[in-house]
Amino acid sequence: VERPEVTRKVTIKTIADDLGISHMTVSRALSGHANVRAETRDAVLLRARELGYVKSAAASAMRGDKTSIIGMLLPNISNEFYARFANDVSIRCSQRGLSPLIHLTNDEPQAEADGLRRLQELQASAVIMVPAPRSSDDDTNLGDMRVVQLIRRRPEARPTSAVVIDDALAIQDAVLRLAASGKSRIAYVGASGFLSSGRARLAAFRAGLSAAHLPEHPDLIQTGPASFDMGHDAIARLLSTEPPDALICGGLEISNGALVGLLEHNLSLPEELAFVGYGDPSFYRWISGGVTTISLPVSGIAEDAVALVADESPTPQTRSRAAGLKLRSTA
Amino acid sequence: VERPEVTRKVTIKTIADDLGISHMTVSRALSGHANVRAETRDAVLLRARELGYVKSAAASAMRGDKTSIIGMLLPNISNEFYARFANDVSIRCSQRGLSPLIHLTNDEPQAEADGLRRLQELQASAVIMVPAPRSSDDDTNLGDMRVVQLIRRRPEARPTSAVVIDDALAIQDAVLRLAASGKSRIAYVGASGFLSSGRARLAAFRAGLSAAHLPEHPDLIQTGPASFDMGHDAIARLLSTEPPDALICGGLEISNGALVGLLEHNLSLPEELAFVGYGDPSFYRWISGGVTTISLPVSGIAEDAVALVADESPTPQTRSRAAGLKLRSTA
DNA sequence: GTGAAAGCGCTAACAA
DNA sequence: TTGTTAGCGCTTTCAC
Repeated sequence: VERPEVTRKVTIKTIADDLGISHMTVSRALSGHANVRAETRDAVLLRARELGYVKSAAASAMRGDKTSIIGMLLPNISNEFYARFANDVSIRCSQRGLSPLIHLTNDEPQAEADGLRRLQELQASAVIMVPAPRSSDDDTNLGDMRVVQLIRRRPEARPTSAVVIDDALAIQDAVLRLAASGKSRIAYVGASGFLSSGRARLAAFRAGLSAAHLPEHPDLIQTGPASFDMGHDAIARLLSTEPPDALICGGLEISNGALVGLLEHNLSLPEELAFVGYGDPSFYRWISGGVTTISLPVSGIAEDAVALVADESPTPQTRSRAAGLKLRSTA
Repeated sequence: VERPEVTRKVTIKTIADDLGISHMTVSRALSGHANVRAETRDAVLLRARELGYVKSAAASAMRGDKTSIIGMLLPNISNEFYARFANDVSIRCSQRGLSPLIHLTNDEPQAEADGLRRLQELQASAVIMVPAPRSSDDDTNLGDMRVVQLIRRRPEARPTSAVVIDDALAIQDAVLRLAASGKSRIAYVGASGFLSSGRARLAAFRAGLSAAHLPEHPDLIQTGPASFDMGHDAIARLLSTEPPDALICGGLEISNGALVGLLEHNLSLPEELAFVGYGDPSFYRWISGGVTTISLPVSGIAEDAVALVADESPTPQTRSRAAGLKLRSTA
């Protein structure tokens, strides 16, 4: 196999000229069209390989073909949940010949709008996105991109596909188990009602309380921004007065923050306080003998997201994946 | 602001026709060219915004302009080190108007080759890659993509830029500190010599031993694949005979595996065994009162990588970032 | 079975 | 200041 030197870019014309035929024949040969003499086709294929021909995606895109680009708009990928999601999506995209483009939003509407715009410039064929809490006023023109919303949903002009996590049952289950084991002062630390997902989780917690015939202690319910610090600080607040005997978290970062706060206070789990985290980063298995948590079906969510992205049907679909209560030793 | 209905794609011609001018004038106006009457320019800009015009990256690419696409070829992004790296790179790319495209290789040459090929199709302007251990025979044609190799380097036909981690000093430092605190049976668990990075770390460990005037115990040096399981199993092997009094890890996943193995054996760190991990995932801070570890300058590496990618100079450069010994309580 | 022409969206180069 | 032409790489359509 020869190697062209600092040559110009190899196109079908290069090959055509090289072989003394029309570039059209080369095109047909390369795209496996029927009407090409086997002999010609083989010569083309061979020469293409020799010259290191690579088809130009730009040219295809300009002709109107869908690109292989799939946008992934996520708040971040340092959080293990999103990292694993992006990891899974990437693998599945590769298998389907799709190319995932990452754009981090940090949950900011402006960053989201920027990302969407860039994806349109690149003619991305679809975007998988966790919608930022509040959209910029002028809801971005999505062009003809297929959209799959993740986790949260935004009421949209045009309906889009979505993959949501159904964690209500798992949360209620957690409350009921805690209650069954004799806990009566069950606290909740989660995201504020600002996010739809935050509202839903709190509602599930309350439903669990009521199903367990437990009274609601307003001071045991802490909500705020979905951040590590919020969870961390909430612990201090919770422990400053009459402390709870159990705690359920309703947010990824919040859960980490709360857990660390508890560790810092040297509380022994579950003796002094039963703990149920949210999300299942790998280290939960190794901390405090294993942290009981509401585990999210990352892989299934990624599977659904990519399936919806690759789906050809024009009608938006919604898929739901159930979270589970992963029992370990802290509750 | 009006909103076009199910209209055709908006191009400069759409705007031109709409305004009764030439599409060339529109082009000039939109790209801020000088020779346009202010009045005309404003009209164009306004109409473009109204119609939701988005410039076609495909058309630009076809004209030979560099695309905004930057490839990121990484083994995975579920490992926190790579996840944080990808996170940082993404942010920095956004700031510079670049679009990072992810392709996971799982350290497999074939996956790497596939990724590179796809990036060429898309005319990516550059690629940041952790080279897979062994290249496929036909070293892939990189076209005119700028290449930045990460962590590992592969001897290449054409030299490329690179960002490497200099962890030798940190590793030697770890050995010396351990020795100074009275440890004499210091074990090492790391990647096999298959990877250049593996070889370098082991060499650094040995250099440390020799600098500390400590003999080398071959049975205390465990090398193998850079996996969680390897680290985990190495612990079992190490503890089965005369155990070490200290352990230094030489790999991200290996370190996690070893740490978990130690935890499972209920060894109290550092009393029964001093532990120095490799890499600094967030939970190291919270496990066993804080895990002493060789911390990698993720953010700096990302900074360098993006700087090299955006660098216009034609001569490849190598940047080195020093790892540090993060002292916490396990050593 | 093969080729010539046209056009996707854009801009450099030239013309007016 | 504005317009016309041509061409980037590819495939569809229509000729041969």
